[in-house]
Amino acid sequence: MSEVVRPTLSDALTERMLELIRAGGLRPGDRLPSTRELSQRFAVTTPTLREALRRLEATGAIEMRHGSGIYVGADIERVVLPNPNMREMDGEQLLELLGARVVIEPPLAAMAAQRAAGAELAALERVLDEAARHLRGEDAELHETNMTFHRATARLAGNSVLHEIVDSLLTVHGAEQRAILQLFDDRRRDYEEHRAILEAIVAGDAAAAEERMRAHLVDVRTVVEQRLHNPPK
Amino acid sequence: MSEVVRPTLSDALTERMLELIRAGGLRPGDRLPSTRELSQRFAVTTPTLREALRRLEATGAIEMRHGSGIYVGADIERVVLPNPNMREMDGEQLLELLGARVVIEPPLAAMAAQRAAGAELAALERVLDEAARHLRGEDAELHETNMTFHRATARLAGNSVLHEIVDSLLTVHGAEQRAILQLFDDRRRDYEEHRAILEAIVAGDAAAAEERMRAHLVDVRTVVEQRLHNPPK
DNA sequence: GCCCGTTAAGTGATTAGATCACTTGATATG
DNA sequence: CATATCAAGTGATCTAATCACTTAACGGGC
Repeated sequence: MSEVVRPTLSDALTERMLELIRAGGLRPGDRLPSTRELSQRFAVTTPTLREALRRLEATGAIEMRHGSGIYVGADIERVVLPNPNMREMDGEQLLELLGARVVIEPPLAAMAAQRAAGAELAALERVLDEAARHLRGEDAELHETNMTFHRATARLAGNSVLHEIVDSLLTVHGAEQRAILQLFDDRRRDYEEHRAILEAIVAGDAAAAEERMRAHLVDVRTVVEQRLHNPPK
Repeated sequence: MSEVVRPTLSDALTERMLELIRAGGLRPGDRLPSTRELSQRFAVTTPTLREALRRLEATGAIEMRHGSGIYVGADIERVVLPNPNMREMDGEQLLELLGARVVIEPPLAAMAAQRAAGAELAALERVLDEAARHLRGEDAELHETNMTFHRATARLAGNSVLHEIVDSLLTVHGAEQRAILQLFDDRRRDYEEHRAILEAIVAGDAAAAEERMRAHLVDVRTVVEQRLHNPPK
């Protein structure tokens, strides 16, 4: 299964160029040699070189300007090349992800309770009604609706940056979603805890909303942790 | 100055393909048509198509396996294509970003205080010593060192997901960094507040660390907000 | 003297078809 | 039944030329 992918020519090229930029002490904004010169220096043809350049461009390492030149990107220091042999998310990472949510989401629930208005609250209620209908349905659908509740709550907090962060945390790989489903499928409790959070938000009780969201996520995390160490048959 | 870069053919291709993958309901792991077929369908030649594919690969949207095929990446949903014409961050966004940091970083300071060990604390001290040397030096260097302090603190919290989030929040485009510098250049206060936070972390006082980090970030945010509404001449 | 259109050199973008290298599943072999 | 072989399909690379854009120098016109 976990075959090691052999690095291709342009793979190596990408790494070599990134290394040379850094080792060469080039600063953001500096101009690189032309494509013709680079392809000669690295002894590859233009298309191959350009594939490597496109990767560096996509990761923010460089910027290619038609007719002008190739320039070192602003955040060259932080560029990380995607590794094709990246392992799937393991249990430890899953716990860290849930730990991150424990930190971030409770304050958002509090903020939502403070500023949520009528129409927005109604939308949140609809999400839970939808979840109620799925209580005896498909696992996948229920899980999706549950995630929607967390997304919607984060949005109500009114900070788009935080909303995007939560959104990305909830958008996990399909395999991990299934892992969560298998590890934590206590549908009724999940639903009821969401209800309790919503009630606090509707009541405008920021402290209660925060605490209930925290308790809820800690619950989830605890169950996942237990199942990981003592997996069901 | 802010010229609009005309989208190139492969630029448009990259977006079109990403759109088609998503609109087509393709899931992670699904296989895409071959390069030959794709180049015909989009009426471009192989090298051009491959440049677009390499960008999608570098952003994690797809995975290319030699001899096998092209597959939809695990986090296709999260993929964001770098936009060369990205508009500069405006004041409102800057405040939201600082607001997000107010929520996330204080708990991390508390976590750092609870689990930080000797060597890690020494490294954090060195960062502040470095900052002290820059107190009368270049603005840019001081700012960079200050950001390093926040990064390092986030790392000490021991949750890699949260660390990455803070890291990305601090990695703002050069233009915005300058904006912050101009809006908030009270070097001494910044430094002293960092010192106070570090002391709490070293003492293992989680509550104090959290509260000082929060006060510090609220300070920064308040100053930025005031300058935005009442800019210095 | 200064402004602005023109121009030419340099650079990235794209084209075309052929060939090489690798994976995978079917087939044959023991 | 397991293993080895093979062929079809696919990505990777090569080749060399042309097109499109940017930039800065140049020169005429005011």
